[in-house]
Amino acid sequence: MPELPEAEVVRRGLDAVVRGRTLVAVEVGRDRAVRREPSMAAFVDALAGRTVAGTGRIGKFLVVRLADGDGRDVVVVHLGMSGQLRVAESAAEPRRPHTHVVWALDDGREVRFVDPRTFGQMWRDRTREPGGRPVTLGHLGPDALDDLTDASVLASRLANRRVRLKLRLMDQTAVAGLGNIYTDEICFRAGVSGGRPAGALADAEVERLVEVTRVVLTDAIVAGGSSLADAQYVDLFGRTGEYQRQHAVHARAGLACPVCGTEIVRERFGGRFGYSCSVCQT
DNA sequence: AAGCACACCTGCTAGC
DNA sequence: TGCTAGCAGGTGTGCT
Repeated sequence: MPELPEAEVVRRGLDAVVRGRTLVAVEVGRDRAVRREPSMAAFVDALAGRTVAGTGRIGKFLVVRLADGDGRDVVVVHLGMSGQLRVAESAAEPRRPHTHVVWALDDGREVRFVDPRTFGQMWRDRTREPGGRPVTLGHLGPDALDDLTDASVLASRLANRRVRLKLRLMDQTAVAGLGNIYTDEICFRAGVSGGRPAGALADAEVERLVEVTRVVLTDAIVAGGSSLADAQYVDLFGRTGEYQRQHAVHARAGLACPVCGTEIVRERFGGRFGYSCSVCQT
């Protein structure tokens, strides 16, 4: 489900719920939800009794930092396409279908990982230094919100690439956090076609991309993220996002471009569909 | 070695 | 009404 804005909205909610809390019990109902573990028992035993120091995010990955160790233990969570973290006020609250992992907290609440398509996953990890990046996330490029501090950061990720811009922006090793929705919106607002070779952009176009990336992601977070028609994405408390109301092109094939009125077109990029305005984007 | 296709899953919708 | 095909915010792998 989520791209960077949705992951960040979930992280903020999660932080408020788990920071300083102790995980009194951990339950795994479906092994596939927990990866990179010798056994589910190893995961459950390692987490039970641990206290949460705080949370972080790199791209679309959530990082739950554990206290009461050497400060380098974390749990990484990725929501995949359909994953949700949901708060239950007590263990008595009925579990939704596809609840795969439950963290019971010392205040009686539960954090539940719900994921119909099972592309989401979580695993224990380590950082090199306290507060650092988990070692399994070393392949990720700069975070699209926190690390694009200068146009040169993005320029170096695009330079000399022949792959199409939209696909390069969705490549998490190039820039971390952007997916199908936000690359559509960012390319539209930057006025560039996602079909152009990534390395063929002018300096001014890269600068515009960096600028609108900051604006789009920030606005989307403020709006609580994007919830599409199937309402797959909700926050910890079940609230849908509202940023889809501000989408200019994504999933709007056949409708009028909000700027020039031209019909928005849908085209295939690899295995998925992108949306754009052929007049506003060149 | 960069770029692409495909696999991994379940659920919903459009079309017949 | 019921069936099927196709599509859905993701990442990782393995082929060319």
